[in-house]
Amino acid sequence: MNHFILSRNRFRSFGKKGLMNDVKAGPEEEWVKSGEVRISDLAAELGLTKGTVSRALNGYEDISKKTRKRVMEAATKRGYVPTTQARRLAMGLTETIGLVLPPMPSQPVNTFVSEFINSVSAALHLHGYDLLVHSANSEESEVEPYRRLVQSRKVDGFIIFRTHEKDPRVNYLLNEGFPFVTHGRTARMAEHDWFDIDGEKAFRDATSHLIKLGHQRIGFVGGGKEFFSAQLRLKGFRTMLEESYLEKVPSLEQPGDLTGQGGEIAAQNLLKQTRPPTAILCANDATALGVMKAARELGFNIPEELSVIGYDGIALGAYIDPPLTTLTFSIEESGKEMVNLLMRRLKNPDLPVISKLASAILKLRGSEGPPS
Amino acid sequence: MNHFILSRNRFRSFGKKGLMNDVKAGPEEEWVKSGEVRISDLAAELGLTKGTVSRALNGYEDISKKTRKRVMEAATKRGYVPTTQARRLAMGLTETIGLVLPPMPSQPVNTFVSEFINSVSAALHLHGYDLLVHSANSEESEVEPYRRLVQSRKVDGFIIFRTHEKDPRVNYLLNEGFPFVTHGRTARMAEHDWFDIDGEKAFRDATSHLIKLGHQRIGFVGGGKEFFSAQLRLKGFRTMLEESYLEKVPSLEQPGDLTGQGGEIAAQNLLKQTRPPTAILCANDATALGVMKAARELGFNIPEELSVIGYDGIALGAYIDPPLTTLTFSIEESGKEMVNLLMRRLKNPDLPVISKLASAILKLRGSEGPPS
DNA sequence: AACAATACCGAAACCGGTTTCGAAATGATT
DNA sequence: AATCATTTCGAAACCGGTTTCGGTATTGTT
Repeated sequence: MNHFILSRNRFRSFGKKGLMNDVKAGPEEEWVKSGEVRISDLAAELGLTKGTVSRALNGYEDISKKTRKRVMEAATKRGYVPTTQARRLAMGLTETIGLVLPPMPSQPVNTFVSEFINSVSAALHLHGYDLLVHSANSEESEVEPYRRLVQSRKVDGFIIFRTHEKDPRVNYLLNEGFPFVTHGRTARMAEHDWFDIDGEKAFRDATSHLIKLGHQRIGFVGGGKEFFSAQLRLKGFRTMLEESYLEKVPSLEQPGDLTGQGGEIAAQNLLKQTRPPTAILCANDATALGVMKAARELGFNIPEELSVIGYDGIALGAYIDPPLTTLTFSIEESGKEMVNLLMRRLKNPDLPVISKLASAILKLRGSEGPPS
Repeated sequence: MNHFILSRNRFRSFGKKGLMNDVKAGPEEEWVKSGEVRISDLAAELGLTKGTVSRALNGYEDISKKTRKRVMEAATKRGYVPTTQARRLAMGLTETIGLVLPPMPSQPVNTFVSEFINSVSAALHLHGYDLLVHSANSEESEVEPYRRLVQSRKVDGFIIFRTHEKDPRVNYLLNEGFPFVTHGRTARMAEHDWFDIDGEKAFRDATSHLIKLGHQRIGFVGGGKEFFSAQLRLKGFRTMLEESYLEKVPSLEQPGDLTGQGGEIAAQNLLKQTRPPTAILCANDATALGVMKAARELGFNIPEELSVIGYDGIALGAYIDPPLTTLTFSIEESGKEMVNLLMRRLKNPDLPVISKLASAILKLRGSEGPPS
């Protein structure tokens, strides 16, 4: 039973002379810390080979019930837990999924990322997978982190979020034939699994809601043009205007950047116009908060003189005055669904591409109302 | 030279019947994707052994300059990247740090977690380490995830945050002799490395600021009693009251739970008193938002009739009305420092315990002013 | 009772690297 | 030219598992 000393000190003897005739170290069973038992220890203890022990533990059919039971009990008693690295090397997989954080905006406004990580991690865990979180270095190309993780074989697949229409990450991974799922669509969505919130429908709904309240002049503050989702939201807005036979006024569509500051600037551009909008739809909640701030400073009362609607459903929105009406969706569901898609893909890489579209719901909290 | 085919397809035959007599798949060298080169491939190509190649690549001194150059060039040309799992197994380390997400509050308002993960991950990356993020299952014991990660040898150390005074995670890891660093102090802080924000000083400062503005009756809404940091903030508050010879009014100290809802309830308890406070200090920003909401609903004007100060410095606090005055600190620095402490510990486990205390600064934004 | 079929396990290769030891080749010394 | 010190690399063990294959025991069949 000298393995303990061996493994604890990572002691090694090499060459032809190191015969290592350590005599047994005596009964020091109480020294056993958790996780210090190797499969060879178990095998020796049971008078079996490690191959047999391995098969017994992994449910192979060619092990007698009696032996299996003996092995199982010994494993439990000794607290044997296989060394992950060794198993993964032998099996040729990593059981790990990579998630690369996009460069953070200077003023992070959203709890999405942490909630998303939390739900993805939990879902992966149910499948025996780990989550490797990597941060993007803004100085290098966006695909670099992915390339490194693929080449060093640290992960079996990726979870990607905040997609661009032409997404280099997607291009790289598709080209590489490496499994992944995106949160959000891309120009090549027909070629990869994806999950998304139907932002187009969400903004149709929100626009429709405002129109029904009586609004005729509705402003829109978009997200960065690079995000596909932001474009779809704009599309939903435009579609509903058309369907309602409202004229499309270009000056009422302002670009934004998904931050509060962007919202402020956009709101100023909108509200200083000679005929300002009576309602503003924002690509996300952070933008909406910026819009509300600018509106306050310009003397617009919300919701009497200006309705504002955001998107994301951030919890903080419920605490401001007036509480922010927003489009909300389940981040937990997003994480779960994406993991399901990815696990399916890993199990069978040749399955046809599938996708799932979930819908956001309009959560009325009070920042919108009929125009005055 | 058949490694390619073997490794690419991970081809294996099973059972006694599955002879799988695929004939060699022909010369499909152009199929070689990046990362498909093994060290043995390189060795064969160069007419060396893999041991030699390994030493050449890792800068051993017993390799001639010429050979090293040859190896390096071949490695670059072929795009050789060592298989992480194999290297880690051989070296007996995982080069991975674990971070277990504490159960999330139902309504997260704080971007701390994502920012923290981002900075920790970036800092770890500089040291060649990966970040494994694990989510806590609220149904099991808090230490279970840690135990699993330790036993399966998936990580070399932990980053722990949101510490309790008596923290079972800390107890477990100390007992196990497993490396970790905490963000926040514990009852056993003398036995482990830690990084913390000086919340006591922060709240002394904030309290002092309010007193200087003329406030005599200052309320306090705490965090969960289980969080050590919340207790230290309370202590700072009390200390400054004492130093200023202000009477300590127990009813002005309300418990909270670091959520908006907790803040609402606490604020109601404070503001419905016959002599309500003229200022309320909150253990975090979420609480402060709840306090402000309740205050509005009870007809208190902020800051004229009630000053409110939070803690955390969430970015969105700048967008509400009035903007929330808060205590803020650098999350990025926190992450970096913690990684530094942990790396030091991993390199030399026997070094004495050290710690680092950073300070929060009072960011005046407008939710406080002189009492009316 | 002889023989075939089956159940069960040992032996060994393998995953892809790292590290130690020893020996051959080279260079320096006398 | 013989001897010794160095440089340089090959051979092989090792990390801790998984999986294939073949050989006994055991059981079943006729």
